[in-house]
Amino acid sequence: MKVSTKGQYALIMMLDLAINYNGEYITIKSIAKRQVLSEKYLEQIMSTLVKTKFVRSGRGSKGGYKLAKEPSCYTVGNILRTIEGSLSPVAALDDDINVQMKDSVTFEVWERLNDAINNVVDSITLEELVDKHMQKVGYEYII
Amino acid sequence: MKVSTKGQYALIMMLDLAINYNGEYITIKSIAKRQVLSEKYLEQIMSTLVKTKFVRSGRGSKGGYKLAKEPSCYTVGNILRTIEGSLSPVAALDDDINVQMKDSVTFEVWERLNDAINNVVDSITLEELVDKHMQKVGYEYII
DNA sequence: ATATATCAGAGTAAAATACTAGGAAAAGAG
DNA sequence: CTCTTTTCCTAGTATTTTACTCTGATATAT
Repeated sequence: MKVSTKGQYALIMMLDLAINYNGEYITIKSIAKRQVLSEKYLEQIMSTLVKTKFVRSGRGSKGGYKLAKEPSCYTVGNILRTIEGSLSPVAALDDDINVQMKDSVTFEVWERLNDAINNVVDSITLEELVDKHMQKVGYEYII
Repeated sequence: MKVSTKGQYALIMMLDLAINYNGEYITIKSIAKRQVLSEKYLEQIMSTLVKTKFVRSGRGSKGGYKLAKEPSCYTVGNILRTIEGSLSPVAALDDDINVQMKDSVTFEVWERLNDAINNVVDSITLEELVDKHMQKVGYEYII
């Protein structure tokens, strides 16, 4: 029942892009330094975020990444799913096979668990996280 | 975010023991046949269920397994945790290290997810699952 | 040109997952 | 007392996943 580091780092990077946005592209290097994470690994994760159009990239000097949309357009669920695939607790919930298994009593447990997970991750937006972060650190550094 | 087959099978076996209880011990062989699962693998999982006192075992002929307590005494959470360990979505929630990480904004996401997961699995008892099963199959076979 | 980035794909060590295999030990049945 | 049944215990193993690293090509502002 674990979210992989890939998923965790994807969320951290999306949040970093949102918080540190100033119109310009933000480099992997600066994100890796701020978050103390492997540059090359983040690069790899970011590349799938680019492919799924969650972020836009610019190459060369002055290049880097920025969010493709407003922070309010992303949920934690969106972000995790684009990196991790389905968040369902058992594979049987995803494929349409296992027809008879679907009315077993244990299957209902996994359905309820799935609903609870989705309910949480789909209800939290990146904007919400940015706001919470700002409340914690304060706005003093904005001038 | 997956529950392993070990966890899934543990729940299936506990439910099987509850549903097919008739005072006598129930063998792994019969459970494996009913559930169409590997005998040897189930045996391994059952052994940890014995060690954690969730089930009692008897050896030799007429041996097998039975629940140590009433079905109402077990929750899905109990069972999964005894097999899978912590169900928390990220390791950081378990260890007391990562003190500074604990007031990060993403950490709150994992806390909410953790609460949602625990809330579901701890609120479903084995008794409840047995009842639901009986409603599905009906009581006609009891004579 | 050159320094700075992303982009692309391969490689890899370690851990987890999902089993399988073999034999010892206990206990009831004949 | 022996045979069969069943748990108990430990080891092995193939596959997949995880968490990265490495190398080099390509694009772009200065």
